[in-house]
Amino acid sequence: MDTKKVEKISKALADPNRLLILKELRKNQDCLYCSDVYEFIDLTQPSISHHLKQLSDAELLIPVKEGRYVKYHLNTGIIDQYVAFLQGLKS
Amino acid sequence: MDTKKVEKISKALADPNRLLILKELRKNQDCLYCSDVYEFIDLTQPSISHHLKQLSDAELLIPVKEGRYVKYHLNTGIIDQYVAFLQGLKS
DNA sequence: TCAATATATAGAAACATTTCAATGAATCAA
DNA sequence: TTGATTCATTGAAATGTTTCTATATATTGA
Repeated sequence: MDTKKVEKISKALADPNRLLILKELRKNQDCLYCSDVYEFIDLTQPSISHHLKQLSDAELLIPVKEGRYVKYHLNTGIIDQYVAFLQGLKS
Repeated sequence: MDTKKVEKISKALADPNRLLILKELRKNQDCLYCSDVYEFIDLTQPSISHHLKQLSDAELLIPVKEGRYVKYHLNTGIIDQYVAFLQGLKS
C-alpha cells in the first residue's frame, strides 16, 4: 500500500465519530444502513453522510445501494493491507 | 487501547511528512536524530520539531535526550496495540 | 403522478492543523 | 565564560476539517 493511501486511511480513522461507526459496524455483522447511525451518533444527517463518505473514500467501508437505502459493509481486506504497512514499519 | 488513543495515533499517522519520518526510521535501525530528518524532509527546523512532537505525543516515537541531541526510537509496542485494535474491528 | 422518505451536495461558520519567522533554553567546546 | 549548536516554544498566516442549514436527487408507495 502506498503512502498516499495510508495517509487517507489514517485520516479517516482520526475522528471519534468515525471510529464509533466502525465499532458499531462490528456489532451488526459488519454492515449497517446510513439511517442506523443516527441512533448512536448525535449529529445531523448531512454530517453523518459526510463521515460515511470519508470512510467510503478511504475504502474502509463499501457502500451498496439498496433502493433508496445504502448498506455499508466493512472492507476487511483494506484493514489487512493497512496493518501490513504498519507491521512493515518495524524493522 | 481506548478510542481516544486510537484517534491520536491515527492523527499522527495522517500526514505525509510524519509517515516519511517513520519509514526512514526503519532504515536507521528504528532510531534517528532530529537533525537527521532535515536531510530527507524539506521543512524548517520548527516544523520538523512539531512533527516529531506529534509522533512522540502519540507514543509512536520515544525521545531519548543525549546531551544536546535527541534520539528517537520507534515504539513497536504501541504499533502492536494499534494493530490489535484494527484487527478487533473485524468481527 | 405526487407526496413521503433516504441519502447527497452546496455553502458558510467554527475549529484544528500545518507551516514559518523569531526567539528561548540547554548543552558543548574553546 | 562565551559563542556556537541542537532542539523547543511562541505567535501568526494559510490551509484543511467538521458541523450546520438549506436544498437537491433518487426511490418508494399511494
